[in-house]
Amino acid sequence: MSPAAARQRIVDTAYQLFARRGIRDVGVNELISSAGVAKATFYRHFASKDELVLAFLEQRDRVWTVDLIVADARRRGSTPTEQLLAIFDAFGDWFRRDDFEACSFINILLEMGATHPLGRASIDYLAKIRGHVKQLAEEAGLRDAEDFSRSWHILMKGSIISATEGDLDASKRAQRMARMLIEDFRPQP
Amino acid sequence: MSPAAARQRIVDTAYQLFARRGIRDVGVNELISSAGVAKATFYRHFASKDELVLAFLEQRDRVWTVDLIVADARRRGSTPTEQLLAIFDAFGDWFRRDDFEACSFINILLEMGATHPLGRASIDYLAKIRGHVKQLAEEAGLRDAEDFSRSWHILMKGSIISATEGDLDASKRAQRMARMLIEDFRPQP
DNA sequence: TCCCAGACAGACAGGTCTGTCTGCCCTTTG
DNA sequence: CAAAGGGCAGACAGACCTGTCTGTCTGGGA
Repeated sequence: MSPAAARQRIVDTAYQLFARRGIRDVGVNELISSAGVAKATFYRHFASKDELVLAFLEQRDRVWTVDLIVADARRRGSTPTEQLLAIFDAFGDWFRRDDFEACSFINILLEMGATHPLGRASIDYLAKIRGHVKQLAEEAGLRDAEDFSRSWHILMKGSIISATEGDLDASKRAQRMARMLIEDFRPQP
Repeated sequence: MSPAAARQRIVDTAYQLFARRGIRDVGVNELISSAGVAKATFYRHFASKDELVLAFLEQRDRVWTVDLIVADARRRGSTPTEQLLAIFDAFGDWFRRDDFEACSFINILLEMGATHPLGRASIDYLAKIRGHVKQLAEEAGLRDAEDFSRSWHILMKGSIISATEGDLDASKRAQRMARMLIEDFRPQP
């Protein structure tokens, strides 16, 4: 068994457990038991549980933000404006998955607090999400892309919380407001 | 010292600690120490920590939802439409308070999960907030007050998360979208 | 064949958590 | 005045947490 295999198994298991149940609810003992890894092996690869959480956040950014949402939205739409709106189509599918687990960056931000290192890291990854939106807004030729992306992000985060409460149509409501927001940010002649 | 005084001291202390730091981060020992109450006294008044959390949520609904937001918004505006929009003026002031602690209902929902009794209770209190919005929407003569309140709530929750990230102008962004939402829900002639 | 890095298993330390229980003191009431 | 009830302080049980450390086993290269 290769030395890198154990590490990857740890991160993959952490992804499953942390995304669904948060950080504090998952102990190191349960984690290594699920991963089939010895405790010494775990601490050979990670100095602490928090370092594993940082690795999880990075993986979450790759797997969820980039692959599941941004790339998917770009595939769905043929113009930048359509691609922006397609984010909420991707949300609609995501909300209905039986393993829907809300946004780990928001979860950890609220669970650990904005001043905790993990909370601050989550804030950084949320800013990365806004960066993707800003990029699309610029491609769509909207004005004030930074302002636009912050408003847009409010719709994304609010709809995720609503979906967590059980409103599976939150993506449609957000998309309707998103359409109005795009009109509002179209460059004036 | 009256028997009810100890109970109120416990709930008041819980409000301060739970609102700012969440549930799991505050232990019973710290709580009773802060309240100046014996552990036996605590467990005479509450069967468990979770029962105290339920009492906290109820107090949070009274103090925060009703007094700090809804009643304040009603005072600020003279028409139902103005009162709706004034919610985000109240949010603007609230976001800037040095003891800003986000929305406890969202925090606990995400911290405990939607299936946990405390998560379900939080969902109920979030629904009560939508009830206030729905009431104002009906007074304003908007159509589809239930749909409207769900969309409106997305703006409220999203802006709270953004404020937690540090965007103090999130209330203004949300208010701008809220204005468009009201126009969208005006009854068609 | 031998060696050794790295995996696994799990005991252990030191601290935390919730919740129970024993004392002691004060105040109120009969 | 005495009894009783409630408050305070804190020990304690049992479970859990993170992180350290001691062993044992296995597979690949010299």
